[in-house]
Amino acid sequence: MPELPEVETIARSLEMRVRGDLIESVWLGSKPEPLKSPPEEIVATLQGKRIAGVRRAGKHVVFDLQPAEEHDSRRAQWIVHLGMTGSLLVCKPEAELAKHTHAIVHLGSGRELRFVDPRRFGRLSVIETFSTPGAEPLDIRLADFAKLFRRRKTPIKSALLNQKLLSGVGNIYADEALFRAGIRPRRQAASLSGSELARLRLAVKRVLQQAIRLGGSSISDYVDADGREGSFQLKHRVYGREGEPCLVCKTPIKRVVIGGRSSHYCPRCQS
DNA sequence: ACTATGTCCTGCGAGC
DNA sequence: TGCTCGCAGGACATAG
Repeated sequence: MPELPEVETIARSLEMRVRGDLIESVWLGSKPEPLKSPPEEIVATLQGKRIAGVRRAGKHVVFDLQPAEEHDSRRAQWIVHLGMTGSLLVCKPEAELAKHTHAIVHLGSGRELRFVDPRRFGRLSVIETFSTPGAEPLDIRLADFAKLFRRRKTPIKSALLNQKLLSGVGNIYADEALFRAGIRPRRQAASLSGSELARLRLAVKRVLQQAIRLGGSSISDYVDADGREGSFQLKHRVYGREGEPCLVCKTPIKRVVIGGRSSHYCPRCQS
């Protein structure tokens, strides 16, 4: 479900709610798909640790863990990727257990942190120090941004979704950024001019920043860890608007499939 | 090394 | 009402 702005929103609300809390015990469900690290390793790494902080890296939620006692155990990170339908909820123990709950972290404060994911595309793992393969789209400089797409024959839409190039851009924000930059999603990445690359970088950055300010896009059922919905879906100019008039020129928005992902654009405004 | 395609899952709404 | 179909915010393995 979530792209960079949604993950940022979730990480911020988790930071507010569980930073400093102690992980007393961990329950993991029986489905193997959600676990990227061995279950024993996840349990052993989390149990007894204090949550020193929660932040976002690409589309991942990163929990910084520190030993609660000084002796033997080391710092570590708990990494949660939410896939398409994953969510992290902070709730009271008596709260009804949602279907497809795959992990429950029992906190020292008496509350629970639950990982729920119907489609099981999400992943839990533990690692010493996490890093994303791709660059952060909010920080990248123009020269580095341009370098990502050099000699790439793939459509620019697919390149934007490639997490090894940029970490965090997903299907909604790729379409929205390309519209705002006036670039067709099917254009070969390597064919973009210097000014198009500059426009695209700014469009990606601005659309992500605006979406973060609005708490992300709530389509169907997305909510943050406090159960709040985002409102950026009201600002979508092309995503999910197939056949509706372009907000700039009234031309009907087109939907095509690129790299197996539905892609929305205005045939008049995007060249 | 890069690129296109299929696959992993469940749930929802549209159309009949 | 109930069925089938297509589609969904992601990422990986695989084959060329």
